[in-house]
Amino acid sequence: MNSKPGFNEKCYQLLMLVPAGKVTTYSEIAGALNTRAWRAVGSAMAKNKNLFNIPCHRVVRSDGNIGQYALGANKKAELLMEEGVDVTNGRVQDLEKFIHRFSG
DNA sequence: GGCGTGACCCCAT
DNA sequence: TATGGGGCCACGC
Repeated sequence: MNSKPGFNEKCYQLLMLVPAGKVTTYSEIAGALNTRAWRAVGSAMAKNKNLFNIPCHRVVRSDGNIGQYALGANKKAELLMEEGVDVTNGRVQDLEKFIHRFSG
């Protein structure tokens, strides 16, 4: 059964732990995995085939920028606003207020 | 086995 | 505040 839990799979699992109305950062996911591969995290999302099973649109950058999205950053901002996150000009205003941490 | 790429992050100017 | 440059990890060919 579940063969080889790859690095990307772990990212998906953590991402599914993020509730609606909240967002997380690539660094947070990598940090939760005890690694510095935020690069690989982004790559995993880009290759993610569970787009309908995983809310990859809830992942934003540490700078507050929403970053990229399979359907386009614009669509990502729309979804985030639908979730209740304050997004303006494609950027999260109160990131610390909507950020979600896996530790704690 | 090794190389290049990427939905990035941090620092200095 | 904005811009430029360097560095990091995992995956695919």
